[in-house]
Amino acid sequence: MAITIRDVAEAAGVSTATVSRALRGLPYVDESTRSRIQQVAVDLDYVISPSASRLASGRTGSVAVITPFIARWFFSTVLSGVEGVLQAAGMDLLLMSVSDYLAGHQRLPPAPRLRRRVDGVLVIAMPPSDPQLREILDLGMPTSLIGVNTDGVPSVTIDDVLAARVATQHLVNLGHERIGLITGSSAEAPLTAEYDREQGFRQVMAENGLDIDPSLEAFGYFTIQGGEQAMTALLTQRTPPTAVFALSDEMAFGAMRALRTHGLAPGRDISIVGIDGHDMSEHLDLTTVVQPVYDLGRIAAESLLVQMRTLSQGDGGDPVRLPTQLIVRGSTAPHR
Amino acid sequence: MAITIRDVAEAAGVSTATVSRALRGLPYVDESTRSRIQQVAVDLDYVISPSASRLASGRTGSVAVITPFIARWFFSTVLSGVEGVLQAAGMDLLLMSVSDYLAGHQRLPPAPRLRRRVDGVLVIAMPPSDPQLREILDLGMPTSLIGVNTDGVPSVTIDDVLAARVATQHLVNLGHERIGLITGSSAEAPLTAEYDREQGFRQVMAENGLDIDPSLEAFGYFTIQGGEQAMTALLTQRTPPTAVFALSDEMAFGAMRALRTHGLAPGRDISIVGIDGHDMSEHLDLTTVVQPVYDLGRIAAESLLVQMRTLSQGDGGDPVRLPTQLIVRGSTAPHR
DNA sequence: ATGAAAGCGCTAACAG
DNA sequence: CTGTTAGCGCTTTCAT
Repeated sequence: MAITIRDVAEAAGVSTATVSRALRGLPYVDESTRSRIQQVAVDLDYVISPSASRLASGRTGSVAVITPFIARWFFSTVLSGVEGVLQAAGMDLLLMSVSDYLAGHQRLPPAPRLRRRVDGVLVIAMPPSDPQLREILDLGMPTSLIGVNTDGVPSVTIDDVLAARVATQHLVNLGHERIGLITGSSAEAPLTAEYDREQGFRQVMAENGLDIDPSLEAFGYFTIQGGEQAMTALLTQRTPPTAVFALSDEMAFGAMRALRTHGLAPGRDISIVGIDGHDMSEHLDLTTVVQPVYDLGRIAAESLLVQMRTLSQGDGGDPVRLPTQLIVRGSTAPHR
Repeated sequence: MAITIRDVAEAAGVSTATVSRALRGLPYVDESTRSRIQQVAVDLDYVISPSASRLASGRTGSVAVITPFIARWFFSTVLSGVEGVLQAAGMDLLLMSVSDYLAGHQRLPPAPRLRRRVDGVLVIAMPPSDPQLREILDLGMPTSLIGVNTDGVPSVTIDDVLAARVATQHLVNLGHERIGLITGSSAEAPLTAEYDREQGFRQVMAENGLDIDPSLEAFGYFTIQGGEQAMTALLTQRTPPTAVFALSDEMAFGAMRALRTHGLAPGRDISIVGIDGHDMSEHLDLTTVVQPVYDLGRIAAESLLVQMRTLSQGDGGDPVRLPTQLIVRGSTAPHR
């Protein structure tokens, strides 16, 4: 069979305990002993058995990432930020997707799959009220949320209210008054991001004495197609908006497409602004409020590692808010 | 501490061996005994310790996915297909990204991180000649490749030669003769996909008696930006092409953008065709050869599971080839 | 159909 | 600084 720690111990003429210490870099090992052991381990091509190590130590050296989507831009970008940090820390990354609260496909709930299997959990953009999220938090293990905010749980987000305010104010500054909103879903359990962005929009509209016409709001479900349908709906109003704020870039892409389908040009005829800084936004010339998505993942992972060292749940410090930035492109222009 | 199998055994009045069998659905357990044990396990909120189970059984119940990128469309889409299958099979999915052979950032090589840690490996689009790939294959564990082809290793791909032929023939059929090519990289270790697509292109050009002008080939590095630069280079030729085949949709997107920058319209002035069926291709009205990316991941994962049951490396049957389909959109039009 | 018992390979006190 | 000694919690023959 495979080489075990005992083989190394015998070959090096020491006990398994010493090998264990030496190879893990623990103190109280003579440096000459350590280097001899390391050499033997290499010569024998020894690889530690994670299962045995985990069983004996009680630590799994693994972190789970829970996400409602894998293939969507925001989620895969966050994931990539997370992965870099965990890999550098020598942690295994277990990827688990969960059915989002809208999708039907039944999947096993994540919480049971986490117990005794990982030392910490990273959750991407699950609605705070989602029972699956509650179950995960009730596990009592180090956890960090990405893109959403819940009291008492460490999280990394942007200031969604502010981001929406900036986007909306940009439209107002351009002279627009009839401003439409493409929001996410009609579900009762919205993301905090969604809720906050709507708030920011309403705040700025109110502050500028602008009416919010309910017929100028449509659901885009955070997808391109949804955004397209939403924009189409807005265009068929008696008086269409002169500008539209989409809560995400992907919905904004759809909105732009709907415009083109109707012979209209984004910017020239109707202004569109989004939030995200999606890879394609530059390419599509979309004005947007950029959020540092990769960093969201990176920093959440780092904060989780800190929690795990501290062995304490919830002790990840205050919620982290990363800055955003408005990038003005061709999809927005002064009201004529 | 946590509930162990012994607690369950005592509470159910049986031995731990019986509990183990009962809970794993093994035969030779009286059904009444089994259901009693299951009930007790639920009542006690028992969760098996994966570490202990793995140590005792020698199986890890985990599969690693090795990928050069996480956040790019093709890779995250494959990953999502893989994840669904593995989750349904109760396997843990370990995500590991590797530096692609171009990128500089040093990461630990994947092979050592795999040993004793997973029962099988899925590798996405790593060049067959990449030494890291060789090391993984030398591990001798069940492995399945996605998007590339190597002798003797199970793989799931499309027929890249054919896909390229179809794309090229489409341009030829439209009357184009000066056809440009945006290829991937200049590296010595190309993907089989890249090589095959180039072959398909050259075949069709030759079959139709068309010259391949070396000045009408440019590198796009499989990125949007690269595609944009490549197209820009082609446009500055003395006689630009009337149509361009990009080896991937993302490069085609970049090419379309370059056209617009130069006041040209895709389709009307210069035809562009890609390969992928990227999410955004419909939105951007790009003619493309669609490949079933999600299924690539799904089927590779299923094939790996079969291999793992058979306990045999390489016995994943013949390479699987999934069908592709040309979708004609506005980015290609007859030569004028 | 069920139980007894021997590990799986490592870690972590506790001695020394 | 190093060794001894118990386990960690399960699986798996081998009996019965």
